[in-house]
Amino acid sequence: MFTARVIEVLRRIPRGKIVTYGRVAALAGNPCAARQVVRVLHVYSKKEGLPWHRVLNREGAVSLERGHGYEEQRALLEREGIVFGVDDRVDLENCLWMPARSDLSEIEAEVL
DNA sequence: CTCGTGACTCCCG
DNA sequence: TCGGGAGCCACGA
Repeated sequence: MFTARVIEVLRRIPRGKIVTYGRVAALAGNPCAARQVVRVLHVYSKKEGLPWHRVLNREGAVSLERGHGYEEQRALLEREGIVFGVDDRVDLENCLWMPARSDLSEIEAEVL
């Protein structure tokens, strides 16, 4: 199940690192299901205690609107040491999480 | 089976 | 460079 894989991927994002919606989707098996990731966050982030704040858009910026979660997400990330530039974006080169092969197999094992 | 739903992305003017 | 429009898609109702 795609959703289960997404959850497993999110669970493994380490502190101080972030991933993009599209990346999570790809890791979960479907590169074109970025929007599904959003749904998963809506439905399971709270219930499963997922690190929802570590998911940013392709630009490396927070997608939530100001006054609707933006401040909270940004604060949570900064608390983990992630730095936002003057353009309100993070440096993907340094912050993007690159899962190891072992992480991927763990996910597979978890979902089976 | 069809339809609505997005914290997305890509593409084009 | 920016904004709008059109894909894209799993999942629940």
